[in-house]
Amino acid sequence: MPINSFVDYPMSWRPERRELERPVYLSLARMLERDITEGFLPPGTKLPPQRELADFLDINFTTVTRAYKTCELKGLLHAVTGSGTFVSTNAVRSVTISRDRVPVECIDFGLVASFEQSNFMVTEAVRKVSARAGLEQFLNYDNPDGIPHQKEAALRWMRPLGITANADQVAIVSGAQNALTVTLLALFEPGSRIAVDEHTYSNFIELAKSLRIKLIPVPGDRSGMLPEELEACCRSTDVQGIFLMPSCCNPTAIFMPNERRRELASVIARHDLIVIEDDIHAALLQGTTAEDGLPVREMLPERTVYICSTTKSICSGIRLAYIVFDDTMRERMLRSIYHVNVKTSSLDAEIVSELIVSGRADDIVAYKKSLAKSANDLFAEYFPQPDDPGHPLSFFRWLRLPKPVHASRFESDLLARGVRVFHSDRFLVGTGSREQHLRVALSSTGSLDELRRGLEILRSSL
Amino acid sequence: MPINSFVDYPMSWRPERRELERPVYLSLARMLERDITEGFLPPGTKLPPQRELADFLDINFTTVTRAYKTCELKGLLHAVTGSGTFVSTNAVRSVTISRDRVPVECIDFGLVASFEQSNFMVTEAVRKVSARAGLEQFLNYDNPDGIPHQKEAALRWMRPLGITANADQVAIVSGAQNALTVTLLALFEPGSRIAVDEHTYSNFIELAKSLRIKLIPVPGDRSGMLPEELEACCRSTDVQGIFLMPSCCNPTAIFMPNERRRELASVIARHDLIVIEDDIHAALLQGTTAEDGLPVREMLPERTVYICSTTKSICSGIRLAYIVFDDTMRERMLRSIYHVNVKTSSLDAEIVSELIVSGRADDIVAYKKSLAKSANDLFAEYFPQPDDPGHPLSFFRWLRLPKPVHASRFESDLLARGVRVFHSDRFLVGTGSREQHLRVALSSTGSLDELRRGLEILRSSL
DNA sequence: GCATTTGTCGGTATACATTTG
DNA sequence: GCAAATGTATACCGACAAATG
Repeated sequence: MPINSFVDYPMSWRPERRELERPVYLSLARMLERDITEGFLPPGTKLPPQRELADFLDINFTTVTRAYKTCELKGLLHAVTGSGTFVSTNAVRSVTISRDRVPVECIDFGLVASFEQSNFMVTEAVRKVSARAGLEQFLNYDNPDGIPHQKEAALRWMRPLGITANADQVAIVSGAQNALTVTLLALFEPGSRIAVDEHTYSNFIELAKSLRIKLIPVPGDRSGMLPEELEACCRSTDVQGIFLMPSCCNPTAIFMPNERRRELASVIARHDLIVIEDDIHAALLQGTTAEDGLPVREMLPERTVYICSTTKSICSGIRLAYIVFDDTMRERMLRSIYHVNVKTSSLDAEIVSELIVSGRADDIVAYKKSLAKSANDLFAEYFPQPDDPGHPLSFFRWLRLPKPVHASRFESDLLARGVRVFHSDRFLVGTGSREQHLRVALSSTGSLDELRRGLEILRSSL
Repeated sequence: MPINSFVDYPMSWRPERRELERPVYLSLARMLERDITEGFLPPGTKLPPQRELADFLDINFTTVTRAYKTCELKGLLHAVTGSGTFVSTNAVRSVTISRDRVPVECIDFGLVASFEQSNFMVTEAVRKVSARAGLEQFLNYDNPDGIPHQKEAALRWMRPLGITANADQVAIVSGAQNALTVTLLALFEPGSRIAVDEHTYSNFIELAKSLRIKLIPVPGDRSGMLPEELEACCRSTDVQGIFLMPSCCNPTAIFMPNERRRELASVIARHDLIVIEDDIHAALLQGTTAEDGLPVREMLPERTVYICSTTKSICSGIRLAYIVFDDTMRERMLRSIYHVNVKTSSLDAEIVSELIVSGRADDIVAYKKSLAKSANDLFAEYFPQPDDPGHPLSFFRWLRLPKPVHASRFESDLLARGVRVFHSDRFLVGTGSREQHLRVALSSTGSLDELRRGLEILRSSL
């Protein structure tokens, strides 16, 4: 029998005792999931403590633990020892970002594309490659991790970014997201924990969710994640890895100074973490800041998986990324590549290699940089943010909202006015931070004029 | 204190009591994993019953359960209620099959390639596509699940195979293995169970292992999986899905008659399973048996994910597969595609579409069929198996071994003689069956002559 | 800075289902 | 067909750790 009467106590969730069936923990989890998805328990709601709910339902409190845990692994909840259990911000909807089913007529500040205006140069490379003799070497099962000369091109591409590696430490996969999937499957297991920025790449959040890998948000400042916070986080729980985008964090655009990278590296080494370093924007930012970013991979080569996608810097439709890893990870990484992809199209890899070797890729990067410059300048006209810590050439900006808004309603209101943009909640790991932002992609509009029209609408909406 | 003295009893595994640390179940699992990988516990060994080992170690028997379960999810063990717990056949080594690091000089009967001799026709299509105007539509982020006209080509390709679907029920991904990854991630969770043939596609086994999805072997006869066995299996445990390759099961080459498909479908519907139907060989087998296979997807459209890869039938290097699913799965499948791939190269999709629409794909299939016919005829000369239940045009044969051999030693002996071939144990789910086989791929040798030389070596080795 | 609140983890108890002989 | 052997599932207990005030 319950000891207390709960009639007078307010309890944020009061499931029907009679609805409980055996197994209790499963039916409880089902009820909870239902009440969250149906909106009875809005995001941020603090659920009753395990012991209190258990008492109310007259069951053991660890049975509630189990029900909560089931929902937590689905990403519906977020629990903190000492504070309580809360409904996740992104519990109800998926935050997956894609260009699937966007209204045709909208101005897209949502998905971060890559200034597709430069694709005519890629077309040339496609024609050049396909005119060659010996095309058939690209049409078979051989070289699942890349043809040797393609890996050479990869190394050549990454050398200016500060990567020193040999051909056995590189593999070719199908874009950064694919690289993340491969890496998570190769080196982590369900239940593993990975430290991330409080706001991080939303598709990584979703991927981790589906692999049942737990992301632990670590606070940061204007230079990125805070080493002492990472230290605290590693002390408190068993963390196996860390995900970083030091050159330009998506969504905050923060460029992490080398000093900060070194401090983090020392914490990482001390706690034996595996680093996933996503350097997707590196090539686009080289030579534009006071110092060029030194990859964390070079500080910790034996524990880092470095991902260098060419989809942002060269061409988004030719799905390609290079992964650099240590010899000790090679076996696991190659096997994982095989399980997820078998191989990446050698034809696609060849097109990118051709662009790199011919030097045309550098032209593309230079062109995209100039487009990024113009777009950022225009953005600054509309939204001057003098203290913006983001990288000046970023393909997206992190715009602080003057007053709190309802995230998904705000997004859909703007969409109704013809602009797609994403609220910071989409990128949030766990429960809320005080400040709200918008991520405004500048690289998906076809022209400066379209960008201007979009910014106009955006400004008038704030 | 243990009640019995175990000094006289033979117990297959006697871990050191003193080595146990807390948490007990984890250190026990580690010791078990170590003793398996180091070969002290060879495949097939029956481990001590949970209660007996617990008594020996003076711990609760469910703690042993947990240690065993940990290893089981890693694919090291295989437990059957009533019978006991056994070390898996493929516990130690990975059975992943790839063309990575095969000795250059060997005759490959291992990996099932796809008679790459027809690739000159694909080269033509590459050139044709790249010469077209408007190539840039293939170089951006749009249409992550396929451009509409490419999906039309997909439907056109699958219509002769018996598939009726609409464009919203199709998506384009990067080959069958990639389709399997996407599907498992979209529709299953760690701990889910999927029924499979006792011998099944080894890369599917490895993928399931890495996703912690449990495969339940279901016995079959010469027509494939037995409905009554599936029924029994579903009754006994909570099974969520079933994986089938009805047109030509890899590795057994069994073609499942429509009658059997219908019987299985009724069991599947009764137990509410999700079907993953891998029809990778369908196009290559049409019109060669008394009746054409009717896809299970057509019998159970609302619960089937149908995978039709073009890597075997058209070209292996252009990584492409079509997935057909029900409207109710659409959201989850698209999201999963986005998480794993973002998108599949539209250029690659276009090349295959071009081959399909121009009719050239049919020529390729016809050519591959003729090559398969010759190869199978040659194989029959060397290894007449009058009662072979396999499909006559299969790209690989399931060769019964006259006497038992040591699986991995046999493989490496043959490799030393210049032939790579795989023993049936690689394809085995759980623990052993009585009969041993070899899977002999006929589609990876460059010529009939090379095939003949390989078969010669193989015959002399048996 | 310590007590309280709250979540986490590992081990245990019990009921049950299946296989085997 | 029944009893014994054996694995599975779920609830519960207690020690512990982190956050809060």
